[in-house]
Amino acid sequence: MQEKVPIGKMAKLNNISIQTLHHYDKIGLLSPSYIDPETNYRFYSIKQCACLDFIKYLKYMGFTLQEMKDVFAEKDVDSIPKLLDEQIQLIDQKMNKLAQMKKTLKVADENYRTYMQIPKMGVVERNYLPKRKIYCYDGKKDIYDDQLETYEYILRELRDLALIHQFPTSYFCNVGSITRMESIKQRKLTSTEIFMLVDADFFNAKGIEVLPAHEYVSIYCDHFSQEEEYAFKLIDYIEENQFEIAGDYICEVIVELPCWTQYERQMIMKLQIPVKKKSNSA
Amino acid sequence: MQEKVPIGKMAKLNNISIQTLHHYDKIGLLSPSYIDPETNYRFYSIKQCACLDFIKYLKYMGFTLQEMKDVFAEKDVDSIPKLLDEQIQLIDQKMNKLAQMKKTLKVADENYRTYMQIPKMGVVERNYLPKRKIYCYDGKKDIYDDQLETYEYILRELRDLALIHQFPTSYFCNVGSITRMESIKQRKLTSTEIFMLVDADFFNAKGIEVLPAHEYVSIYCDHFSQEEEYAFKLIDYIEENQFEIAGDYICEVIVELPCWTQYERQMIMKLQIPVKKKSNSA
DNA sequence: CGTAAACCTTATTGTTACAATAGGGTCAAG
DNA sequence: CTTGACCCTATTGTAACAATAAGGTTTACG
Repeated sequence: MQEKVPIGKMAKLNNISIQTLHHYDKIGLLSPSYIDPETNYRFYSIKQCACLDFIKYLKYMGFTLQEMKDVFAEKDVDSIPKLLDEQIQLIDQKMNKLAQMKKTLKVADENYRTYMQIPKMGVVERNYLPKRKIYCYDGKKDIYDDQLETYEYILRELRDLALIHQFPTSYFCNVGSITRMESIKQRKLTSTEIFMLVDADFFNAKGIEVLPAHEYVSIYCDHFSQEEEYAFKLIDYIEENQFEIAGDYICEVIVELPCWTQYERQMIMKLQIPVKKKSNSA
Repeated sequence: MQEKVPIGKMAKLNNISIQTLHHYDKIGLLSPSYIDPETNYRFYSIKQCACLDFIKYLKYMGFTLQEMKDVFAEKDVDSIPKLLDEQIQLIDQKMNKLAQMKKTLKVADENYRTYMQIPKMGVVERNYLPKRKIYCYDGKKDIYDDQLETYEYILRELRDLALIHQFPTSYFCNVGSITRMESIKQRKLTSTEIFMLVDADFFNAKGIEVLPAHEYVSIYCDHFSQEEEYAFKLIDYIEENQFEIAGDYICEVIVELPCWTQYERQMIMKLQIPVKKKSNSA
């Protein structure tokens, strides 16, 4: 039952480290009540436990040491509820951010699973796809012109827009390009438009377009250089099987693979064309 | 449409700062594809946007730059789902922590409101108090012996126990001491026991005690030095009004005021004694 | 009384992901 | 040829300590 508690005991009593006490002393948050002038040994008063309790309490509520110093300096009890409110709001913000992060992680996880289950590349399939919503952006330049460069620039513009509109980051992976029906019917891969897939419940009048539920023929492709070849495979399939192109050609990025620094963007794309049975062949 | 993108343009294209690109270069996360050997000017390839996208994506999911470097170094796509899972767990932990913080803040806010509404000090009141649960700890030394010192030491022991049992931090403020009925009936304030109020739904067999719902006389007190005087006021009141002490005397800390560094613990206490009408006076 | 263990001191470095300087060289347009 | 826009490197600062290094002090024990 000492009056003067040396730093080690004080640390143990309060379940903190000696460094922490040193630190608090250095920044002037809590200094020992007595310092031996010869040895510079720090001695605390047992009453200072109350202060440490308060510091720990504030710390637990997420206040910084500097904010505590300010509180200590003000000595104004009435300013406290405002601080508490601000802190609660700050925490809410952080929680929202974490929730978004988690959502993004889950989407990434799903994407990975999708990637693992992707069927063979270059094999034509037929399937029914549900209604999807996209946010379209017209970059005014044909992304199939330059080798990738135009695409990169336009993609950047799309993402800038998405940032401005505060789309969730998880959308950023689900992009694609559209080649309008007129063009693809002439076996021409030309497109100035790229898009970002958005949730079905996502509302934003400008630029939002709907890809209706429909019967599609599709093919998976894992490199830009193959897109044209595979797209023609689709068209061949359509013609050989008495189908007819019923809408715009979509090149949807299913998974974007981690890019290993040096190399260019690598992704798995699902090329798709909505089809219907040829009306005059019936 | 340049092939070699200088750092300023690269920064603008990707909505990041030049410093960030400098930093990524320095730590070896992403280096420009070309550096002018004479001027040391950095030039990026437009393809490196893909890498920046990936970095931003990982960053948004809460990975550190070092972790990204590791991912880049491994080039192992299969290690990714594990990383994602770990990250999700990490985020869950953070969210739990934040939720606890928020709860603590709300309790603090309530405490402050309580403080603002506390009636006059030193005035005896009668009220009915509902059932409460407490976690009791016997420090084996009378906290009324030394001036505050014993209390501080025992309080520290109680909090250590609470830490071990992982009580929510918000409990740490709601403490108090008990003087058993036999003692208070002889007008003696002696107590070796202090407690922590816990939620009604809090279960933990050891040390948990119940303060039953009862009629109480109570008085508010804002300094240790007044406790005895006020406690005697309560007893006087009981005797003058034909009441009888019906249980243990409780000194409950209602609000612990922020402690301004130098001074000792300051708190508002509610002294309370359960009472009943004197049976032989009926 | 000597010594070793336990305790204390100050000072430095490291952590994260950059921002903000300072001080100086380079480039493009007029 | 100059001016403004751009680029470079290097240092410092941020938050809250942890981990060390190098050294002095105290205490317990034989």
